[in-house]
Order: sequence, then structure tokens, then C-alpha cells
Amino acid sequence: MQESLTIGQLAARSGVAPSALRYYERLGLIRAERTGGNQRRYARGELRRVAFVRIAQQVGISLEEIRAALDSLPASRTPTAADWAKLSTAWRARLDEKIRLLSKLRDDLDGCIGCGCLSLRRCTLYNPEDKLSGEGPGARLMLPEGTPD
Amino acid sequence: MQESLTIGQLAARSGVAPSALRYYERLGLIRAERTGGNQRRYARGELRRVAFVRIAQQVGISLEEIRAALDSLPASRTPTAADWAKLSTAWRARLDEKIRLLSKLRDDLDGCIGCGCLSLRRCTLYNPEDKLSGEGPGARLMLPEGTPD
DNA sequence: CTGCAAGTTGAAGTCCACTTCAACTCAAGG
DNA sequence: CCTTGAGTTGAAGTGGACTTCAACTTGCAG
Repeated sequence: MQESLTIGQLAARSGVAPSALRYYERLGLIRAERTGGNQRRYARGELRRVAFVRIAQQVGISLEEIRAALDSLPASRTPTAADWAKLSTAWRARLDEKIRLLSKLRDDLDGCIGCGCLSLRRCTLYNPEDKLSGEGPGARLMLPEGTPD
Repeated sequence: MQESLTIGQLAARSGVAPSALRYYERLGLIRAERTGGNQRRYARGELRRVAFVRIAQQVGISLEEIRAALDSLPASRTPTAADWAKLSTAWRARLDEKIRLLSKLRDDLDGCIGCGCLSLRRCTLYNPEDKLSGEGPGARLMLPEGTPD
């Protein structure tokens, strides 16, 4: 069994184009050794990083944020369980928030709205306790206090 | 109480910049009446559409896909509960899939990986039953069958 | 040893989701 | 009326995430 992968192999296994992998490397998301002839060789652990990047990206997290998260992993050695756990703790809140938002969108669509409750004022989507604050520059309450619907 | 909103008012209430609202209109995501002097006036229902757009967008759904979904709502009348419910049904699967992906990312981070199980081969993230197929051009299994980790 | 698929680089191009700009008009209070 | 803040347009600019291209080099099967 090989212990390192060419860019083509990593691309095939991760489902990410070689050009994207080179781009990720420029951004510092993944790393590669070089052969004598200057070709990239990836340690098997990079597969895990690529998977992490793609999944995080698919749910709307920017590459810059992902990079910041991955930077918490040690560069000098293969990350241990404890390293990944630390990253996990840091991301727990934001993942929980995204999951909450998604579940709400889904449930409101076929629950609140689907059930005939058309006054969004009373729906969870607009409820003050569910403020969208924090995420992004434009995020604020959809309906200010005291606004009728 | 006013029954229509200016672009500035809709912007303030939705947390979306006026320039973005005009852009959304060009893409057919929202609609506006015009005053005699050619200014936009939004029906209150547009607030709901803007909220829908922003939430869907925040979880990684493109404006084009959102437009397609909103197109299933009637243009000629204010959408009823049944209209929104239909949209809901159409999106149920994709929302469920996103939620599953997110939950997995979170749980794997502080469960599987956090527990010391470093062989991702055995982790849900890489498990064949969880193929990433369908979503996007590059999506395929992270590790092909028979690949050791 | 050779042929050719696969790899390398930097620069330029593309698509999306907006924002900014310039030049102009509208709406409403004093 | 007149001023001023809010709104209008089309065109151009921005930033993120890549892809494509051209010109060149490597690595391995035959």
C-alpha cells in the first residue's frame, strides 16, 4: 500500500479537482510534500482535511473560516484525537446554530406554515428568541419588536 | 399602519441592503409595485420571501435554486398555506440531507474523532451508506471500496 | 530510451452575489 | 417653492472559489 498520494489520486478519492486542491494549498488548507521532480505527494491524512473542508463548505462556511479552524491543528505532526476534539469544541456552537436554522426552515415550511398559521409573527422563524444576530454583516431580526404582520 | 414598504423600509426590516433587494428583484426572487414616480413599493408579503431567501442562502443554497423554489408559489395572488406546504414538500429531502450532513460533521468531530477512533474508515463520515452523491459536480465517495485508511 | 499521460507554474478567465458610482428624479417638511 | 434625504438606472468594480490555458517538466510502461 502506498503511503502518499499524487494530486490525481487525491483528486479521485476526494472528488475534488486537482486545480481546486492546488488552490486549497495556496490558501493553506492542505499541505503536500514534494518529490525530487517537484511534484506534490500527499500524506494520507490530507484526505481527512479535504473531507473536512468539503463538508464544511457545503453547509455555507467560507474557506477562510475553515482555514482558521484547521490552523488550530498542529502543523508539525499528524493531528491526534485531542486536536480534532479541540477544533470540535470551537465549532460546536456555530454548527449547532446552523443545524437549528436549517431545522427551523424545514419545520416552519411543513409545520407552522403548512398548518395554516400564516401569521409569521407567531412563527419560530420570526420569534425574538431566535435572533439571527452575529452571523454576517446584515443579520438582524426579521421583524422589529411591535411590528404587526 | 402602512400596507406597502419603500425599499429602505424593507431593507431595514429584513436586514438586506437596498442594492441586494434590487439585485434579488432582477433575479426574480421578489417583486415590487411602482409609484407614479417609479419608486418601488413592496407588499408586506415580500418580507416573508426575503426571509426565506436569506435563510436558505445562509445554509448554502444558491439564489438560482431559491428562485426555482419560489417560482412554485403563485405570482398572481398572495401564497396560501397550501402553496408554502407544496414548496416545503419539494425541499424536504434536500433540507434533510443538509441537516444530516451538518449533524454528522458535528457528531463526528466530537464523537467519533473526539473519542479516539482515528481510523476514519470506520467513521460515519466515510461510510459507504453516507455517499455524498448528487450534490454538485465533484461529489463522490471520499474513500472508494477496499481502500485502507 | 522513448513516448505519453500526468504533473508544474503564473496569469487570465468565469460565475456568483453583491456593492459602488455617477447622474439623475422623487417625496415630503418648512 | 425649495431643499434634502431617499430612490432610480446602467455600468463598472469587488471578492470568493475556482477553472482554463500555455508552456513546460516528470515519471513510468513498454
